[in-house]
Amino acid sequence: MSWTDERVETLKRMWSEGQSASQIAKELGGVTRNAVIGKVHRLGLSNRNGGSGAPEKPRAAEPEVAEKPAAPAAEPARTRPAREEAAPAAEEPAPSQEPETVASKPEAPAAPARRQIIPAGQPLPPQPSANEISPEALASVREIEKKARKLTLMELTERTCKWPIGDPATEDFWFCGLPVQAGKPYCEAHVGVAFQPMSSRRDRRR
DNA sequence: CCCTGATTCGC
DNA sequence: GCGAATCAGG
Repeated sequence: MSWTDERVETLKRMWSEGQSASQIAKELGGVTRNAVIGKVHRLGLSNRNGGSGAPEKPRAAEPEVAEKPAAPAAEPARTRPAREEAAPAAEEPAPSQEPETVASKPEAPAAPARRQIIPAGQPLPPQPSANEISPEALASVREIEKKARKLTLMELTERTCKWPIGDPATEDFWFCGLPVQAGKPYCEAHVGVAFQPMSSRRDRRR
């Protein structure tokens, strides 16, 4: 496969949409994610941001080791450039107090006018209130959550249950992580509470 | 172990 | 220019 204009276009589009290299490779077909990443770099769009205020690479104390002109020309010179990279410190800008409002408006705290791309990620799975789930499903869930693998966000895969358990604002937060039901994002128990027949969802008016 | 992107370097 | 191998990390 070669990088036709059309394929490059698809690559650009998906990359800008925040798709991962492997997803793009899968979509294109005939290429690996390495190929995609390589192409992305050659195209010069490795930075997914639109050029924010401080993408500067602080060339820290990196003594430029020049080649020795008089070096014995016998060795292959497996040079190791040592890509030490100082962390840009783009971490959390000091979480303010009151973590209870989780699902509310983001209310951008810092960065007055930048941030072009807003991936927003996947929407959170539904968290039905207790009075909406069937007793059986509820019991099943409570049972299953004792066995939860307690995975962190990064440990989730396509085959792990993505049901959140606990309060995201505290340490008591993890994802179920049990094997998912085929095709579903959750394990069997959580599928039971996530996907309910309309008939059992008649809500009580408040 | 699953995954992510980054980099190098022979082709 | 291309991308496998490798690296570095969540």
